[in-house]
Amino acid sequence: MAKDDELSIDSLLPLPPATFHILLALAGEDRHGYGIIQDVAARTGGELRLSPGTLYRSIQRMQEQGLIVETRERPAPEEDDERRRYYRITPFGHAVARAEARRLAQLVKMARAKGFAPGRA
Amino acid sequence: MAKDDELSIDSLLPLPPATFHILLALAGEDRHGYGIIQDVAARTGGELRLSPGTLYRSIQRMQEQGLIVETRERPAPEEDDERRRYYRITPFGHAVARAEARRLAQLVKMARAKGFAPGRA
DNA sequence: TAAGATATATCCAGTCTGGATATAAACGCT
DNA sequence: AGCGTTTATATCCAGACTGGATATATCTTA
Repeated sequence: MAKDDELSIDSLLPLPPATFHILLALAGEDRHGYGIIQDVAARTGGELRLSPGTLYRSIQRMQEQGLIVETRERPAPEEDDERRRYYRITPFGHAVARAEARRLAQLVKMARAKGFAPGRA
Repeated sequence: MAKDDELSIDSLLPLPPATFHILLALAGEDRHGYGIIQDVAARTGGELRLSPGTLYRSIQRMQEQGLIVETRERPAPEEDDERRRYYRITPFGHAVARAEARRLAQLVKMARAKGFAPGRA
């Protein structure tokens, strides 16, 4: 997807689960593909293990949609690995993640109203 | 799916969005297919309009999985319509919906922790 | 009686997914 | 030095889920 033809936020919602998890993984810091898999697994207590197929195709799609970009910045050489490719969330990606979070929160609210009380977290 | 071979709750998670919405629609009362479409549209303020294809195939799958059953009970004849087929959520369907709600709540919690503050609902 | 809403059902193409497969470099251990 | 495991990226396949189109038929209302 070329610069300056961002899709509308709404047209991307609801986000595929893998896409939302990748955005969450990139929220705090840039990460490379394999690092995203590890972060998602850690955050979900090992429940969700992103498969390679899902991860790398999601990354490609998300770049085309303008949600993330590949960065040229690398960590210090002693903790780097040349094979890695690092990704960063874009402002647009941030906006989409916020919209999706809002949608999910409404869903939880509905579930609560219907008696499917979630873990009152 | 025959009686007494229910799948595990975890093997059904995450639920397809349409499935969760249908369970929400049936939480309070039995409804027929078209009534589910209307309820979902009303609850989401018109944002989510279940297509017929998604609805009726979801209903078939959910019956096979034991999440819902077709009921023989009908409303009073003067407010009934012979064409309708009514569905009711099962105890298993309830349990699955609770588990999915719990999963979604955790997702929202993660999003909040990452700064994608949802509508503090 | 004609139009539009109600109601169920199936088909098609497109999208998202896990799992398998492939390739290769880095790391740990003996 | 050699070997197995982990790290790392990438593609392919089959299966699942989806919207939209299509089909059929009944009910409601003007």
